[in-house]
Amino acid sequence: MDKQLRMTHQREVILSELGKCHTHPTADELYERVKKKLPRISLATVYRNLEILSEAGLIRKLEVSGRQKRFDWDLRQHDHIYCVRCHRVDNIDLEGKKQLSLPAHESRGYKVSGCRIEFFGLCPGCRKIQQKTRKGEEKMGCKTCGTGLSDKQREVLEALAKCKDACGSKDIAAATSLEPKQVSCQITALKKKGYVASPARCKYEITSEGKAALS
Amino acid sequence: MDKQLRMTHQREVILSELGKCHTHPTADELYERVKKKLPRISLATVYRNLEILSEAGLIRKLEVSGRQKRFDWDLRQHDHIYCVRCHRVDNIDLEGKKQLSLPAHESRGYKVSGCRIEFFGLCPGCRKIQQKTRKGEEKMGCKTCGTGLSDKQREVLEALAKCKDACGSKDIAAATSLEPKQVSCQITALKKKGYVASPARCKYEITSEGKAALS
DNA sequence: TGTTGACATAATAATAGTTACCATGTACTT
DNA sequence: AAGTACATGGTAACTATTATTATGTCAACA
Ligand SMILES: [Mn+2]
Ligand SMILES: [Mn+2]
Ligand SMILES: [Zn+2]
Ligand SMILES: [Zn+2]
Repeated sequence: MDKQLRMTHQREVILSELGKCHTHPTADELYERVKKKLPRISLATVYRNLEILSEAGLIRKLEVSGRQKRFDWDLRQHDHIYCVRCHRVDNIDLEGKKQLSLPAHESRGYKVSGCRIEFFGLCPGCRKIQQKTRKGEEKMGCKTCGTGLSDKQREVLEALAKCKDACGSKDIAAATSLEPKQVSCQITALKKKGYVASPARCKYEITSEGKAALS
Repeated sequence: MDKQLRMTHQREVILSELGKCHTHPTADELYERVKKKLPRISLATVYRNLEILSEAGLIRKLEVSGRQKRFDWDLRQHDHIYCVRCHRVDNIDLEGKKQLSLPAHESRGYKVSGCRIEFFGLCPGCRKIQQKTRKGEEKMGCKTCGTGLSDKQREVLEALAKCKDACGSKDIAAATSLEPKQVSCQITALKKKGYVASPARCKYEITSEGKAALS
């Protein structure tokens, strides 16, 4: 009845790659690594087996901050620390001194089966970066949200690049065959991405990041 | 420079609904509530404003287990407990007695900005349910994964329903114009859903759940 | 020992949750 | 009042995950 696990080659490789990896990889980080050994493996196979292996107790599936689940080869009791900027996850060992247990009258009627402790902050790498660039705030490297340019955004940005001085949205509208409203809307988006600056009210110019984004 | 927040009607309603709600709703739970007051509001507006309001510090965005982000109107320091079965989230108050702080030599070079504590287990409601149905395990109510039937699954299940006794996949293959391999595959899926049982090796019959699923 | 079917896989479609885009609407500033 | 900043609704696109299914592999039994 207690079905035993069939140890396929794929499973062996997944396990061994996870074991080599001390970074709590996500499913697709692991997929990228496994693919080097087994180029024909499917992403679904990785997901399926991570699920099966964690249910079998050979690995642990972590619930950590961020959207993606992460996997841990280390089965010992330990906690984690999470970088809010690059989403890296490291181990933390509280040395048993804090085995938080919840007094029954505090548990709100729950049958408590465990407790998860997670510290968060900036990892060493991200601390350095943060010190250098005091302006980009925490937006930059984290997601695709900033980098791309839509067609309209590119059109407006190219028009701005051609201007010698800061200019108003009317000028851009004339140069691009877009409605002034549309231009205003695009400029707002471009400002958010840091590609456009406003040296004076209603005057805009392309930033060096903006020029870089065009090429 | 510190841009002030424009308090639109939509934002007021979102805030007040969140305030009335002590259940740490997800974005779309909140959307359903807000829609009763503002039927024309867009889901995107709810998401956008939850993000903005939490960045402004008027509400808190929670990182809890499960896929969805949740929102909390209570800004005081407190922790949470999570039901692994129905995903409900309740408040826990550790009364400051555990302000876990990480000794510097343990922080792995991180600049720690906080700590999140989350208990998990079964909420009172789910404890009762679990006691009654000792067989469905924890699979049942949680996601859509079990309920539906694909065309092929339905075809096989209907053929099984017509059989008086348990029968082999060959018989089904004959009755359905499907290849035996395909039948075997569908039966596996149907067994996983609990719609088919196997009284003897290589013999299958439809379960009462299976009959219910057909109608 | 050849069949059969349990279990796995690769490829891909489907889904859930969230975010991006943009035309249009509303409200500040001067 | 004009002109811009900010906000919204509708929808497309995206990311992470799960489901489906044809096909492959192998162990157990007839
Ligand atoms: Mn770990
Ligand atoms: Mn709370
Ligand atoms: Zn980092
Ligand atoms: Zn529950």
